[in-house]
Amino acid sequence: MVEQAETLRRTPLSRDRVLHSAVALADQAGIESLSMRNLAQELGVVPMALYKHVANKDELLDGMIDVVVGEIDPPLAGTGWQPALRARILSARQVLRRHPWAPLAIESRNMATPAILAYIDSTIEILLTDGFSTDLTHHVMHALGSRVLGFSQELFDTARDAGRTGAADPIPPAALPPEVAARFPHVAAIATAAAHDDTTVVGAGCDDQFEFEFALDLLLDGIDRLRQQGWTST
Amino acid sequence: MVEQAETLRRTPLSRDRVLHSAVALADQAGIESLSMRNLAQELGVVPMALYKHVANKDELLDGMIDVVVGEIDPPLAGTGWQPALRARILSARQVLRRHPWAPLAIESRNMATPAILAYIDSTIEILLTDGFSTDLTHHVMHALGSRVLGFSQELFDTARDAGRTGAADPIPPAALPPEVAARFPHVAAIATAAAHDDTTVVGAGCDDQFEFEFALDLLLDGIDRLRQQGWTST
DNA sequence: AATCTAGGTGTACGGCGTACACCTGTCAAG
DNA sequence: CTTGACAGGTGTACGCCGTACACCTAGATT
Repeated sequence: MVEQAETLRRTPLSRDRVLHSAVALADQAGIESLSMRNLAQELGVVPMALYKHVANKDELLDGMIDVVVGEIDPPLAGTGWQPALRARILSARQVLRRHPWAPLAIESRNMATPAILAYIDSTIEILLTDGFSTDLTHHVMHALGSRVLGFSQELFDTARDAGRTGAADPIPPAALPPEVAARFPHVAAIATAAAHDDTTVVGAGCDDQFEFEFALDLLLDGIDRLRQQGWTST
Repeated sequence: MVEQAETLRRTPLSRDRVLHSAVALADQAGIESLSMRNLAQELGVVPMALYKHVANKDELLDGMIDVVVGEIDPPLAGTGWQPALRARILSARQVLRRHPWAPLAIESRNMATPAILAYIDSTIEILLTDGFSTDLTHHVMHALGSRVLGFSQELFDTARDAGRTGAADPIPPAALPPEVAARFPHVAAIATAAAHDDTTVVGAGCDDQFEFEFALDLLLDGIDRLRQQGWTST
């Protein structure tokens, strides 16, 4: 009976189970507490067991990224490039908001995983099939940069430390303390201007989603203008 | 004589020396080999000595970021907002190209250091003093995102692993291997189109600086258009 | 029945950040 | 001239990390 319990104590572990557990752990506890040891414990297994399914921690991270990128919706068909691209990027953004650790993980792994390449490939396809030149498409991809994956690195990123200590954190986004407001008057001007909107608390008065779409549309409009004037070379 | 050698063996260490040594080490050997132990060795000192000058490694990183941000040129005076902003951002970019580890470090430290706040403050000032509303300024800062600090996170970042193994690395940027070109035809189309420019080797045919300025100007032009049409609300 | 093998285990190593007790040279106050 | 405080460098030790490597074991294959 001990043998039975040991024998069928778990669905037997697999690369997929490892990857999804890792994603869940990073979502809940923050990426900085994702260690091979913690992950193994979560799975009721000894740390070295993981190495039968992923080569090492870097490959684990790559796998986690692929899981996340795989959650992004496929492109819309039958619309123009602009709605299709816009919808796709906003879908990517929604996905990444569920996995706040992902942007940093993606950026730090400095080469594209197959899933990211596939995502980029199908994104490029949106443009090419709507008549963009390869040159313009290339520049457009650079212009969008990481926004194409749903994130822009905000200098004040509130989402990054989601998870971690649980919801008990008593600190609201900390409407800048008076001494910094004094030293940096223009930052303060912007912050307080944003704060007296209708949003909940004083410090948080900045609608991330709105800002993201604002910047995205600014780019998309500029791109459309280039295209309509038959963009050629520099 | 041993005593003398020991007594004046080094300029006596200071927060500044620690910080600048750390930056130099990260520049040369890559951020991943910047450990308290390595840094101490570089300075001819025992690891714990560093803690008399920086509270811990996180604070060390913050200090390094401040060193880097401090290298960015101050804003141009007497020009319009657009040349001033453009020049500043390109200066920031130049600085960050000397310190390839910095973008990731900045992004991972999720809160602004005083130097970054000062930089942002004076950048906002450029816009406000040229008549931008606080609202538009706010959105503009979000639209620029990290580009305001001179970097956009490219999905294929070649600059990130500068330093590290020295210049002995025999691998050129690896003009995508045929099997990935087959699986991702649109990526391949873009890449090969870029490759037959006049640039050195086949794989590297993508001018980062041009792409950065292209995207930057796309944004700046869009912003200018908003401003000239007296941008009000959503 | 013998063997192979996929997959979980246990031990151990070197590196990391850093807490904490300690020493030592300098310099000001008595 | 002594004394004692203190700034700053030292040494040891702890707990965490990733992971190499040898081992075991249950089921499938021959």
